[in-house]
Amino acid sequence: MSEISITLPDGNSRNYPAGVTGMDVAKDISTSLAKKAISCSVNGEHRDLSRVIESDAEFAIHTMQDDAQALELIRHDCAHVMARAVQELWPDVKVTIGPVINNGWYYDFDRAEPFTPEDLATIEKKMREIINKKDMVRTETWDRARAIKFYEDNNEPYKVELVNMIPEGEDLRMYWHGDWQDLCRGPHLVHTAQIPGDSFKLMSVAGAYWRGDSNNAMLQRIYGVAFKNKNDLKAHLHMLEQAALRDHRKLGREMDLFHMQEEAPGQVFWHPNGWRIYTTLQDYMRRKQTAGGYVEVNTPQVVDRKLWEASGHWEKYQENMFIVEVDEDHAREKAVNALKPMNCPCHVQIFNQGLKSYRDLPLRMAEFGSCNRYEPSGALHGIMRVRGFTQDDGHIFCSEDQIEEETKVYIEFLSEIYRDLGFENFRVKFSDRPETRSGSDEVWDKAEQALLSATRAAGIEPEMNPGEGAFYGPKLEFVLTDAIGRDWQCGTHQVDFVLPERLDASYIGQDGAKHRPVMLHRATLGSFERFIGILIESHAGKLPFWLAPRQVVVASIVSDANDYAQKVVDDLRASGVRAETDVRNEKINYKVREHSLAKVPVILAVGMKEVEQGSVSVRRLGQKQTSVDAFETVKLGLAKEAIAPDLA
RNA sequence: GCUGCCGUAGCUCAGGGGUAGAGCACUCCCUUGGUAAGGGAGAGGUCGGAGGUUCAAUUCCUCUCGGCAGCACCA
Repeated sequence: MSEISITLPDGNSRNYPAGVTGMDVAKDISTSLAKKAISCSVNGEHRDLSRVIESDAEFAIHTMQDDAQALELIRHDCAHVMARAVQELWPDVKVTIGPVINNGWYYDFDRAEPFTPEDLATIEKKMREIINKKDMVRTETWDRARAIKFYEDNNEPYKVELVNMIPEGEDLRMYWHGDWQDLCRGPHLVHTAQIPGDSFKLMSVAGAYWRGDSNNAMLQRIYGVAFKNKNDLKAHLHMLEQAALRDHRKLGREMDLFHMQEEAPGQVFWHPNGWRIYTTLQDYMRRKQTAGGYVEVNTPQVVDRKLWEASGHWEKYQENMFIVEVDEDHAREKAVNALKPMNCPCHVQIFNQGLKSYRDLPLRMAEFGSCNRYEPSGALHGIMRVRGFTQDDGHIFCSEDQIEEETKVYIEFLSEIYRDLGFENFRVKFSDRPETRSGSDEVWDKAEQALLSATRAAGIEPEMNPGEGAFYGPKLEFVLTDAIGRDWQCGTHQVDFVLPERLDASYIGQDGAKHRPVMLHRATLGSFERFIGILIESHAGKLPFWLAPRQVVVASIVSDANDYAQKVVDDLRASGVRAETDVRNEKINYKVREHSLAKVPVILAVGMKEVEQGSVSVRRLGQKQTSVDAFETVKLGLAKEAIAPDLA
């Protein structure tokens, strides 16, 4: 047997016979290390300690101190232990897959009966029993035929399918946690008792399609979270509770911003407070767009199907469109229309009016375009995913040569706006060509390169989203995150080669001939609805002063100060501050509590002292201390604070 | 759209085969109080909708609408 050289992280090497296991090496280094060891890295690959090492390698032992590895193993072993628990409790349940995800894991099961919350408690208990058995984790490499036979004999059809999906020639690894066995890539812990029994929790059960395909059977997915210790678990559960308090649906009600109701699912009834946020944001965007060289337009809501047929929406998007058929009694001629789900075809209609010259390009056309999409009922979510919404939409008509420059300009435009709105960090996803697409590979090459280099020129390294582009062109997505960590696409920037062709847009080039423009679809906020939802959640309702619907409440302490309170409010309003009085027959404690809960940024309390000296007592949201200052000074300060960041 | 769960007063929720309850909010009265709930009284509900079972349904069953979580979708 030949010798191999194992190089440890401290740079020292040791020689071992080929076929030594990670655990052998750990024991050789020290017995106490071997006891603590949970896994190892071999040439950077995370592996089981029980796996043999065949050739020279860079080698490191991992213990519970190594967070990344420890958490991956704990969560992965939890998945296996949970699947084992489920099959011990209900032997007829079929197992499928169970990967590690953020904060935990899930495992998908096929079972006729639904899992109940009580079942989750039972499973958790069973998991703790299994952990306490301290079963060693064993692994073997099998060939396909043996694995298929095994799973066929055990009536595990999903596993058979999984084995068949694994490419020919790749090792099949089998893991045992005690008697229970699963096909798995690994790695795993040394024994199950390395899972901290008090640091995991089963969270929920929900449906999930087998292999993520809605044509397949619906399985039951159990989600769990797991950490290294009880405190981390508690901290995580606490974080979830805090996040729930930031939910825009809850805050929207509490702050009286909007409501939704059964008669208009997926559509927003904006209340005065919410609409003030909306219009403030819209005014801001209009100024930014004007400054950014856009011309603003407005286009029809209800458009004949002929246009949608021409644009391709009728064929590709009809399921998501509200179709409007006009009754013959009411119309001279029966017409089939659709509410516009997007603004782009209408914008091309405007572009197509009159003859365009290359000198007109790039033409940046913007619309606060109200769209209606018949979104699947299960997709609706508060005001973040709705059926009626308004995009800060825009289409840039340009030549192919201008794509890169226009993209650069746009990323700068968007970054400035996101910064103003408090989003210093946002993620950019880049989606390239999908399998079914229009346009030649040469054009795609060019467009993808243009987007990528423009993004990198802005100092942003995009996340790759291979094959996820639209059929008509590649795209950039600008992603923000909600209170509980769900990603939402807000901004978008997409290249489109197809629509100008379909709707026959053209311009006269320098050469005097007709050319096809390229369209760049872009939206910065995405939709006002979604963006305001994100804004509410990211600020936990405490919007920056300039966006706050009610900026100041002037609360009287005694009724003799009511007239003064009104005068203060009138003055503030004249200075451009959104102020209201609260002269109700309530104590100041009551008023302070109520307006603080309503997240009003500034409360000005006025009593007889303030009346006499022309002052106000200033209390800022979230601060306990107050200060009494001359009203004129306070007014100037607040008036300045109320100015939008682009005007400041 | 799919799977599961949920739908009782404006809000948060309790209840449960014999036609409903709490706290907060609301209205009125008392109280003029100095920075996160002063006191009292009152009003408020065809228990999401439609069928069915039953002497009797808000409660049990079916369907339907809406919401929530996840999946799928997201031009």
